[in-house]
Amino acid sequence: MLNEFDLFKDFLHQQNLRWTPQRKMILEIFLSFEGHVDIETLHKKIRAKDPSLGIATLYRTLKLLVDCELAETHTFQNGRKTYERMFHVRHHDHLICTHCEKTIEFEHPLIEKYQVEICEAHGFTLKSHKMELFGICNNCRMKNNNLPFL
Amino acid sequence: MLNEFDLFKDFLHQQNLRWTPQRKMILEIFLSFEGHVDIETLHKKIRAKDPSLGIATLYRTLKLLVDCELAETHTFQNGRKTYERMFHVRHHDHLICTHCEKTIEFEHPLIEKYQVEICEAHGFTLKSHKMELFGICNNCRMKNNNLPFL
DNA sequence: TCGATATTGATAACTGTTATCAATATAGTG
DNA sequence: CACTATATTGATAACAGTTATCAATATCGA
Repeated sequence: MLNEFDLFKDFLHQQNLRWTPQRKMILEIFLSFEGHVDIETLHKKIRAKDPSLGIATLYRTLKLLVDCELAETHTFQNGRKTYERMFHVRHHDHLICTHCEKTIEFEHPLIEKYQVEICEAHGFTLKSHKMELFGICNNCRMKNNNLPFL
Repeated sequence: MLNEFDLFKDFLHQQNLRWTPQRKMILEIFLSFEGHVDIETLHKKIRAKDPSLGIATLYRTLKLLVDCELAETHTFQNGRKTYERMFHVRHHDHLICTHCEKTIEFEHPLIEKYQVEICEAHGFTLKSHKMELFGICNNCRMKNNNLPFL
């Protein structure tokens, strides 16, 4: 059964790149997060384990993880880049509370179907998509039901 | 009939801010673009008219236009920020060719309906959304029908 | 006209990311 | 196992886009 480490090793080998302790560690820590992680969070956790690992190596390795499709980047509304685990994980979209930044993942088969139809109608071949719904979650609405902007 | 200039003037007045020739000019040039503009493009066109207008003023004014909801920012996949006219313009989503970056705007009422349903199911109040479909357009597929990555 | 204060342009500072480079590690070969 | 070509590393400089600072100036209500 192929796992992320084997896949990454194979990818590196194919590209004539090398399997290093730094790359192993970054992949380990990346996988230890369930949903999305930003670089700062990753860097903190990595420094706790090995303070000598340079930030440049982190950026370089994340780019490799995206190249081999173990990870995917998202740029959220606030402009911060996050990385999301992509192997053995179904595609999903995001429901984001703009107040507390709580994020819920969902998927909707009919929406996906219409997306394909729209692409066909415009002569596009659909490769991927990103859908983000922005709103206010239950919790924030309860706590702040008197605030004018909610 | 309310127009963008009146709306911006009112907004400034409300906030105890001032209506200046620079702000007027930036709004004019911003409105002269149909779809999305990035700051660099705006800055070029502005410099052609008035080379003395500083880049900081452009950033500051764009932020004001977003505040008063005349404009909206999008961060596309490449990370560049663009601004889109939002007043008297219907909401729409984007179909983007990842090869030539050609962008088509569309809307789909059923998708919008399902988005609302998804939010309700999760206890969210939907405020806005962003959907981007990435693919290869007809033109690029024709021109490059032998390229492996298309 | 006057004056409080918002605005401006120039530029320094800042943030997130990438390029550079010399020292080092990897992995295939003999 | 040793050797060697070359990929990788960490430190840091460089970079791009954006924001803060500040003294000079413009706005606008009184």
